[in-house]
Amino acid sequence: MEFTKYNHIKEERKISNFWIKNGCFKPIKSKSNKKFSIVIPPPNVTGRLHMGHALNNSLQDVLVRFNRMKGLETLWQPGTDHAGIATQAVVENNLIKQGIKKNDLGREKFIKKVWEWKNESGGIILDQLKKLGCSCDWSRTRFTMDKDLSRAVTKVFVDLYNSKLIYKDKKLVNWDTQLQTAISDLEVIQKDVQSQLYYIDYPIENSDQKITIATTRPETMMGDTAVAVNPKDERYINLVGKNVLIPIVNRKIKIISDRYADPDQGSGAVKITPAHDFNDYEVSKRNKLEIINIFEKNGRINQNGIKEFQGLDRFEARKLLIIKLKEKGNLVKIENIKNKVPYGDRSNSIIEPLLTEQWFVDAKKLSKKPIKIVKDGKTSFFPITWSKTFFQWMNDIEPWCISRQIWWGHRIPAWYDDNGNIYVAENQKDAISLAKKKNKNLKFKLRQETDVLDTWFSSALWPFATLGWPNKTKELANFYPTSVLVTGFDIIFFWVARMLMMGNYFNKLTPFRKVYVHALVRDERGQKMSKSKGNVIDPLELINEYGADSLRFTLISMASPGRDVKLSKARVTGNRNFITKIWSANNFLKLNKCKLNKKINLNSIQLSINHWIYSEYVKTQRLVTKSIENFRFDEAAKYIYQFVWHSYCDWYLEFLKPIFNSKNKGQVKEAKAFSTFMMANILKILHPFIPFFTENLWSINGYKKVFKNYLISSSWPEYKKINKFSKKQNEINDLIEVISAIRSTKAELKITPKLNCNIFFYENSGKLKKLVDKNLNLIKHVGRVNSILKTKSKNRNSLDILVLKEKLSLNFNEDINLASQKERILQKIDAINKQISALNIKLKNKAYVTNAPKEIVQNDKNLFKELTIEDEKLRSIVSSII
RNA sequence: GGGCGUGUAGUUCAGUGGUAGAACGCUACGUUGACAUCGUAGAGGUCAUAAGUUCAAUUCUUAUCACGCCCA
Repeated sequence: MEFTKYNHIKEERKISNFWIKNGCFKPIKSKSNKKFSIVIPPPNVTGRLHMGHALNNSLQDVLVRFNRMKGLETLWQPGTDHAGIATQAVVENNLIKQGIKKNDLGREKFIKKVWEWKNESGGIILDQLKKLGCSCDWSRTRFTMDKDLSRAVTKVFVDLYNSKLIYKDKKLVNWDTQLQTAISDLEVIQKDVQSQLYYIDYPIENSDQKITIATTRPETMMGDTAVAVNPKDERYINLVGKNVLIPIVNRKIKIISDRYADPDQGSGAVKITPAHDFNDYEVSKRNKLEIINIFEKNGRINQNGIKEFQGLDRFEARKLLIIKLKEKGNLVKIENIKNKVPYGDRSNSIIEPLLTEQWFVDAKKLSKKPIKIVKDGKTSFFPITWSKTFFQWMNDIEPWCISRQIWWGHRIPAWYDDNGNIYVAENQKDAISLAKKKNKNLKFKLRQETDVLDTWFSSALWPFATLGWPNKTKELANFYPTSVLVTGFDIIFFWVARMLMMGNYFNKLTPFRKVYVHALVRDERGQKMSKSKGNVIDPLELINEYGADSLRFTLISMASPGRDVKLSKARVTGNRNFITKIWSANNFLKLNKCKLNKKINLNSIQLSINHWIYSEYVKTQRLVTKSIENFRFDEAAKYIYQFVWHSYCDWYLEFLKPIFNSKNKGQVKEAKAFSTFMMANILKILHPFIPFFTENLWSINGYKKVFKNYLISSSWPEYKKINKFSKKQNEINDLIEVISAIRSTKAELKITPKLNCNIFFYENSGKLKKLVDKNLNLIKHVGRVNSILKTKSKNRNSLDILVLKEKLSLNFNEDINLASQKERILQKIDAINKQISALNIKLKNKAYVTNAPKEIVQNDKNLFKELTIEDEKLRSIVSSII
């Protein structure tokens, strides 16, 4: 009988549609009234599935399918975020290709274009998640720019403003000169770069003296308003208070004393440019210095700069200035150094600190409650160590700059009148009535703020906004707080912390009880995957090649806490082989016409191997359940793999063969039914890991008839241990040991496995003899034994071995190499004696015997005894070898 | 500079105060009616280094070294 190979690709597509069509992903009311909910970390609407997503969502799907099968009312809430800057850039670039400029189009028309783009090609990633098998309730898919979510954003903004937790302020912010918007400090990446440190002489007024300052950014000299030296720096102490002349710029500034100047850095004297450096800005506040901004919003020199520099880009200005300084003789030296330079995470251009008016969230105040919540364990991190990272950031959190000077996003609900008064309201009408209260004869129109909000602002509301907040919806009552958040550590600050702030403020409830933090997916050498390195493995490619199940199982089994996932194709291949193994085991059942017609009555089961496989299954099922509950997905996968391959396939199916070939109809019938029953239960515990394959097999095998459900909707196995069965568990384990011993002896003797042997027992009443007698049929076929000898033959072709602490004689029909076997046994005796003498020393040590726990000492004593007996028996075997 | 993490078989990783485990790879043999995407057997480890605590340390503590990440 020929079997077709399993075609992952074809089957997966079929199953996916089937689940969705049958509404299998929707929450179903449970008898216990227990709920389980997860909100997806919303992928960027411009995004494509990468390995990080694949891992993140595979893990969530395990939890979701597991809890669904456990009978909880389960919701996995999907959706995407609008990714303000990224999406605007995508659409802007598309327009440029058509020769259209954003500014020619104007704001309203441009936003229309963005929506058109979104409706046509946004959210491709959601389809990719379906390919991965994610069982989200797709009918509830949300988008951060949806009307209801936008309403939540507006309400949150207004409430926070009215509570003075949002304010407008003129401050130094991180300015992206390329995108021409402010960004938050989290979106700035400090990169190590090679730079030049320029030493420049500033002449001191009314003297021949000069003071040398060191700077990496000479062009900002045009905005200098002081030179600072450390109060403890004796080199400069008598210069404090004197004036210096900025070279080329020819403006007079004071030498001040401030602790910020580090005597060990550069020359020890530092120029202060408050408008273009965060540290200098602080110095200026302490010393009441003037602030001079020399840059336009695109990073070019403005009218505050020297005339001939105006309009020059900041880096061109630097070059030119250095030439001029050299000419004038003010440039002392140039040093090559390594330093950190801030880059924008979206534009990858150098960030410019710029003094602008922006909107801020008072994160400090909002952080108080989340800190307490996590401290009290109302929301807990797993692995727990991430809470340290969380506290560290939360404890010295800075105001969060939430305004962005772009078009795509939630427009800030603030209106201005001509006098510069601000009215914050949920809509223009409310803003007008606010304005009218202030000014009864309001005659002019209000202008709405042009800035939009940081995308993360709306993402922070995701756990409750997607459930319908601010309306009091059924979903909110049912599924908030959510059970667990599954996310990568890289967005703990961006997202997790901010959701905790918003959730705890607006709902008085923490948004999720647990945060499972997983690691990064790296390439097989442990390098971060990146396009520039060219080491990116595309999950969709792997899905096409090996199937989503193989990819999922690989990622899940490698997700151990606190460790990165180093992915290689070899791993995926290995797990694809695992699935093929199950497929082929199932074919074996089919070949033998194994069918499950009705539920199994466990009490009627009589075969030892069935008792054994059942007990092994119960053990596995418990371990798997516990592991998933403890977020140990790696362990869960390992336990299943072990059980399926090594218990079910390697031994159980092998033991079934002699039974299937026997004439005992009762046994055959039981074996056929029970092996199928076990297969069904294997599919159950495997379902959260490899959902497509298991559901497919479930349907092919017709298990639906017996279990009255699709696999996805079936119940998680919770079989109880049966003591009567557990005894058989040991019996079969012993049998396995005997067979293994015979096999390895054969291999050591270089005897082909085909050649069967005869066996002889020294102890007729021994455990070994009884065991073999009881399972004669099994040991004969699986162990390849011909018959049990009544008398011991003393030929050159017989050999004694030690198994289950008893001597067993193996007899072959051809000469065997006893000399090499003797050598081998002598080595074993040697090893045992080393162990015996070590134990002896240990047991003679009084301190050990008195201090160590009794069981440990007893164990050692037992071991000592056993080893001594083993030693004795092995010696007698050796001496019997001629 | 501050903080966090990691170092266990050739590789990737589990694990434990008291005989070191798995997967993949490797070696030998094997095509027996589920499976060569396979089977059987096997080799392979001073648990980074040093000191300390302990009857006992791969495990706990400290230091060192190496690597990685975050923050400034």
